[in-house]
Amino acid sequence: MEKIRKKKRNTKQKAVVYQVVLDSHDHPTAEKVYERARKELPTISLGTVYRVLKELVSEGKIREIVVNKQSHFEGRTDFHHHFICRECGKIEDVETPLCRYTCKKVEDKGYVVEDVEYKFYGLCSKCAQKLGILEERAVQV
Amino acid sequence: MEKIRKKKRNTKQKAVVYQVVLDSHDHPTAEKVYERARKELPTISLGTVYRVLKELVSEGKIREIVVNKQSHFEGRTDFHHHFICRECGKIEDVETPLCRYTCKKVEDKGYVVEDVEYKFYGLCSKCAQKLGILEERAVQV
DNA sequence: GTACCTGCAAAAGTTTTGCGTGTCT
DNA sequence: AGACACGCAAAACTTTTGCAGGTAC
Repeated sequence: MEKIRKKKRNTKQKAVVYQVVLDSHDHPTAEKVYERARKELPTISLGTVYRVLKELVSEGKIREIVVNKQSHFEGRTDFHHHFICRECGKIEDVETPLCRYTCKKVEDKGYVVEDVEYKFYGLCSKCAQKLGILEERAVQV
Repeated sequence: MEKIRKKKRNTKQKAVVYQVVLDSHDHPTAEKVYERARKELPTISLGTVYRVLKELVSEGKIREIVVNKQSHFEGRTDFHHHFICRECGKIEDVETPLCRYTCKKVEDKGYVVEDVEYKFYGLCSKCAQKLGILEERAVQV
């Protein structure tokens, strides 16, 4: 009783959305992808962008990151994590070791770990500097 | 120019919501907290539950975990992480080492790390067992 | 030709908010 | 008394979905 695999079609919409995500290095939301895709294909609809993004994610061609309950997308699919700046909202890639030790500890409980997601929150270097200056000023005043 | 700190009041609603979260060990959603709170205080509204939960989180008295773009709440506020079962949806606490090495690597980039969030996705022990059995059957048939 | 995909618009689901009233201090 | 909080309902926002027409293969 295997599920029948539907034959996927190649459409302009899919190609454009995929290319937009690959070309974007700022982890755009669906809305942002939509804006950018429209420059290439002005008739594309937001609904289609959502459908294509979901399809690309499930095919493993792109990755989804959820920040503030909103989906963001990226073309990188290798193992890495994210830092989110609480000041400017920017999402930046973070390279970390695989942390096998941590996963082991989880698996020792009988869990099957299929995916791991690390998120670091705080201030990016630019905002840290900016706020550092503000704090100094505040102290002086 | 310091912001005026509003004096917080003690109301029945706040006490009940807080107690519900403290007594719950299954990471309830706002809706679930609402259901449970109503048993104690039938006139409480969902809006108030949302407002109180947000306040408790910002006071650091409870913690918020976002899973599937939906907020869940817990009374534990010490350092720990979460495992989410893709099969039954259960959220379980996970004790992990502080992973200072990983944070250090992030801070080396000039970032100020204020909070860290690890999420592990996969199958809890119960579901892993259940699905293991199913797979065996499938193979036999 | 047919199955799949798209655009459009409506619906769904969670969370927030404005407003008038109630209540803590 | 006065500031703050509550209940109610509407609004806000992101994401999903149903449908009729269009398109890839």
